[in-house]
Amino acid sequence: MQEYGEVKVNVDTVLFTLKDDRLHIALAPRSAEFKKDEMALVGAMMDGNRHKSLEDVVRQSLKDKAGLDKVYFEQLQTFSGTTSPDGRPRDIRWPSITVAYIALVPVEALQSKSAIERGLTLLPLADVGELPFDHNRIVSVAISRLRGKGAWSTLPGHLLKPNFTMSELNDVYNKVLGQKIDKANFRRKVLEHGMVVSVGQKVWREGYRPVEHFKLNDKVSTIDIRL
Amino acid sequence: MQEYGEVKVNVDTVLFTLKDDRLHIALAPRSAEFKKDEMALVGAMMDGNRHKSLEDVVRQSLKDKAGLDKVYFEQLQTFSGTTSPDGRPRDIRWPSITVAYIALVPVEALQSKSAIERGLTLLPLADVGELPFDHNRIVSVAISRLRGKGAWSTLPGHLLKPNFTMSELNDVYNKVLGQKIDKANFRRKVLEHGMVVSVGQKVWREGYRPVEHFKLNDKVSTIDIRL
DNA sequence: CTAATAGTGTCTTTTAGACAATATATC
DNA sequence: GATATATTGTCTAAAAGACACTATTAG
Repeated sequence: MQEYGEVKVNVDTVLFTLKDDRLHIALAPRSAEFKKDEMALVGAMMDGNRHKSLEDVVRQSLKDKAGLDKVYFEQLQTFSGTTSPDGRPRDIRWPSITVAYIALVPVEALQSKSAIERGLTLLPLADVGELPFDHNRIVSVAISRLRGKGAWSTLPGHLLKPNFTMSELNDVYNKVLGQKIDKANFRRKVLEHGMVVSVGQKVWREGYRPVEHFKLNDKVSTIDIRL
Repeated sequence: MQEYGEVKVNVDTVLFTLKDDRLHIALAPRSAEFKKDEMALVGAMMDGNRHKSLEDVVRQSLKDKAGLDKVYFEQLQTFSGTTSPDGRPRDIRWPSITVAYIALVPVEALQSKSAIERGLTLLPLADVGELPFDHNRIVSVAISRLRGKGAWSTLPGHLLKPNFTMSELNDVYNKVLGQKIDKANFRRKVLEHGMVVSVGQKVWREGYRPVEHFKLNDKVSTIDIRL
């Protein structure tokens, strides 16, 4: 049997949030020696001694680099090879693959003291410059997934805090998809398909008619309609 | 810095074909010492010395275990953890992750002498029994993907040899989805969305009207309609 | 009353799906 | 002509989308 060559397993998360009415992604300074302090996706190398699963790595790196605790995330895609399709080199140090994740949080979660102390930075999509390794490629795949319409998903809903109004949810979809969806049609479809459930309380605000509050129905992750 | 624990990278491919009007998957006897000769998904461990990318591993294992050469495949999902959601243990030897792929081939490709000599076996979905590791879980995710309707994909088309008639393509979709799609509507949608392109020749067969032949349009991988 | 947002009703247009009709070949 | 498959046409039902209308609060 020939000598077996180790392959390192990286885990990188594209952390999205909605701020000032625009999508942003969060970047953290690298902690490893190589390219230390360069701004990059939140990530870590998987360690067989410490991590039981890939999700463990995601949770740990979100905790360590962004001070986050209970975050919604899902697997995006796994990347490999020496160069990315966009021509950028991946990790030149050793053979490796990268399992990428998408995470979504309300912006408040990223404004904690711990997040700021760690140097976490929010950038509007348009302002994300050149990132190390194949991170630009990963970001672009993540954006496509987030905007992927074919089947709607509850994904954008995770950018809101748990209790939201229909208008707020509508707004998030408008921002993420970059197009206005009629409020009447939006409400009907979202309710018909059980994407959200009422939290059973009206809320009064200054000056206006009270609103019903909703939360995501975690039993439904995609609804088979298009916009 | 603590001791870093190596994580092995497996690559497994769910190899689909259509035989006797039913979907089958191909299993190969394991070549590694552990669980040697048990029937399992076509796969291999990624070796940093030999493989530049995950796709290299897929191609190499399809070649070595099924005698296949130019096969359509795409990434499915990456699995990790000590136990699968179905309760079955994953690899107990060492920390590992598995990057799973789906491949689709016309059945003729699997009836080569080399494939048979290597012990490659075709099983109808219903007859796939208990597989080693988390392979049953991987198979079930693969089937969901293949049947995933929301947006149509060209996926099932790869079960056919390059030049096919509209009826043959229609048939494959019927078999894969398990439901009859009206031939008139099928033809229209597939053509309107450019999923296939005419290969520009009519073909005569015994006794009947000649047929136009088509091939998949590799620029189109999903068309945004539902059935 | 007005202002402002919440929520409903209804019409139009598009698309899916069923199914009938016609076309082109062999025998 | 009969038979078999290929291809097109048309109608119906369902869904998407536009937009006007009503409702409920504060002031």
